[in-house]
Amino acid sequence: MSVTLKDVAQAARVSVSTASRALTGTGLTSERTQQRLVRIARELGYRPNPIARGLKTGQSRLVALLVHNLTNASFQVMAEVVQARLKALGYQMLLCIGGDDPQAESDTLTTLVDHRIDGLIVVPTGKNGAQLETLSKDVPIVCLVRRDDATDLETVLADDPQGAYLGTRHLIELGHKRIGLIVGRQDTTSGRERLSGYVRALREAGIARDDALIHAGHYVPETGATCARKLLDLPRPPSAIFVANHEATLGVLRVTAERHIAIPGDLSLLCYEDMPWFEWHRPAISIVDNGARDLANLAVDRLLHRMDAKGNSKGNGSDGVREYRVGARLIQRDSCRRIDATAPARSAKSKPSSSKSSAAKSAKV
Amino acid sequence: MSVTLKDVAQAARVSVSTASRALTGTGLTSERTQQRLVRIARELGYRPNPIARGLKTGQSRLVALLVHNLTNASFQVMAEVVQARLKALGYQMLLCIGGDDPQAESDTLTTLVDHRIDGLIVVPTGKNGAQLETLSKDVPIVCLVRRDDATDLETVLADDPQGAYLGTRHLIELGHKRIGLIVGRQDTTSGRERLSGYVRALREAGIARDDALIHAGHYVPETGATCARKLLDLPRPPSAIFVANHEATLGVLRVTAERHIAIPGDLSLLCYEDMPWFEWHRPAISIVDNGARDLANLAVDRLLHRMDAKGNSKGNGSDGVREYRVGARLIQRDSCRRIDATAPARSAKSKPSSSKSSAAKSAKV
DNA sequence: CGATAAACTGCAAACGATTGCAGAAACGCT
DNA sequence: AGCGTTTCTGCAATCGTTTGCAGTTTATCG
Repeated sequence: MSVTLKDVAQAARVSVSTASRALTGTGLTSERTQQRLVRIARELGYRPNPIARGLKTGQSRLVALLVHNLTNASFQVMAEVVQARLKALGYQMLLCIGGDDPQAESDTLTTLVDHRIDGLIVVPTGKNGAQLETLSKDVPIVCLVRRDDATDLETVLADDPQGAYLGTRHLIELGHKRIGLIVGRQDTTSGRERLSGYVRALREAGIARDDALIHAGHYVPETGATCARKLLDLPRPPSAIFVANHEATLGVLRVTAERHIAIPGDLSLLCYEDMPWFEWHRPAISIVDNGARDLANLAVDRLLHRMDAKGNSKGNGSDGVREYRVGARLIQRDSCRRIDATAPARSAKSKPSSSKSSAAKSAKV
Repeated sequence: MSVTLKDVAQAARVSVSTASRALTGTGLTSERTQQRLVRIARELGYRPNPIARGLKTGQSRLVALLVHNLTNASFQVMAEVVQARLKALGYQMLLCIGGDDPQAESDTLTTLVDHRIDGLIVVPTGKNGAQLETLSKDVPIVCLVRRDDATDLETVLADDPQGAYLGTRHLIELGHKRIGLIVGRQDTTSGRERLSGYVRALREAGIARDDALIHAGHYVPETGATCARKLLDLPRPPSAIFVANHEATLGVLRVTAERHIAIPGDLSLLCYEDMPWFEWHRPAISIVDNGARDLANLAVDRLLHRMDAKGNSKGNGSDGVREYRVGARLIQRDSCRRIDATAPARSAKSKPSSSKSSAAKSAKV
């Protein structure tokens, strides 16, 4: 069907081995034959068969990315980044969607190693630690966004404590004292970490923590709506809400719209993680950017490093670092306003600077 | 490293060939040995090596999906659908992102066939017709969402003329006479088709076409904003806008928010294609659903059909149909209101029924 | 019980590359 | 010219499967 190495060799009147060596550049050929073969190969339109090569070398030029879904904006940009980076290096990306389901994750993992992937970037569910640990003996693995506590795998994480801290502090600096928090479930690392950042900012500012202002729940719009209602129904409702759980933002916005609560006039709103439409929304929504792009890039860097190390069989490529944290940053848009420390003003509108603050990156832990 | 067929055969004291036949179920083994081998294979944790198998059989159990990006909500759901369907059949999905760039598309296509993919679903840029045509001799291909006019490839399309017609008619039925249209560039099929649907609905209702109400542009928010401004600045602005270009919706919403134009009070708004947040937006945005899910499913059906036909070498699997159209449907939410035929009322609010209308599916052309 | 057909099984050759080893050619040197 | 190096080249094995062919067992029947 297609041109094989044999064809090239025949056309050049050399043996397949010579052809192979000339084309892969495994230096043991004379300059002349080398060039001649390259030319002939091009003329014939020879393309090496990765499958055959893979059988012999045990590599596939395939790298897998396993995420939970594609509706999450962060995963989208990660997928795009990973794909672009890998492609430039001649790898193909196998994108798998696990739906945050341990069973699906486990199944996918086995098929992936069956296919002899050369590397894996995974957002772990956290329930297949043992399996991941085993696989990591065969193929380089980097965890992304979530840590699987049952493993020692190298992990690239967002700096959630810092992000939440940054966001909360921002609101405090704007004069807010009662800041509602809608956060992820407390049995997830990110949920806990974001809460801790919030708490720290409060503490530093000498503001007492009020548990009535803190609500945790799943990463879905419904949660946002429910929590927002609870917060707004409080005898002393918050002057700002920090939605540290980005799918929940939708729910919050709906409730504020229903109740005709003006943002940022009546309520300041700050969200975690960006969505493409946030900056088009009126008011444009200020966010804490978790740095999805940076996360993906770093994960790829680390994976390549490990793959490289494996190829040269110099250790497992671990540089002794288990965990990388990618700094979050605040992007101020128009949904938070400065409030008067004394009276709950209603008309003044803050003049937002939409400058993007600089990124603090990759602090090792 | 891992358990091979040889290991299994040895453990069972049979030859590799017998083992192979027993495990692949190529019937020529006795019931007894068959079961024995299956058992032993399981005990040993044998997993066939798809690479080795692929080398021999020329198949890879890999199916590629090539889309433009992942920020487009339709592509997201398509990717998810395709992945889910394929996985259930034991295929892995190779997701490629071409960015609507002909060069990238071309490169990707060659690497994909290098990898001996078993099938391909592609949203073509339209510039690599010849290449696609050639490839289709080797691997089953189905085009999705866009048609590449330089080819004869089987194509699964949204029924854009019908969708636009449906949407426009809906607005007309609500009493609108001046309906603004923001549509895609007229050098794309979808752009043209949507315009034609709009025009037809107008014609049927006996409403004269007014070109001042029709604006075309790229699929980006900026376009939406610019066009919306032009429409609203008209001496006799429209009472409804149909945004037949879903990224543009963001821009339109921004402009209406800036100008404090109430939806649907002052202006009815209808969009093409869904976004996850549309139903959470206040007002929830009515849409014409292009049926991304159905499109993806149908594309997979057709691809499988062709792959199957190829496997059994009964023709190319073409059923004589070149083009499939997946019906669009209207999803009414809260962004369109009935207006009084006589006066441009301002306070009355329509009582929206959020019932989802039934789907009209898959009309052959 | 023996012949014949049917049902299994094993040998060995693929698939398309890579690679260790040994033989051949080219080169420099005395 | 002869010898030792060095540089190229080719043979053949290998990766883990599948599969045509031939050989072997088992079953069936007269």
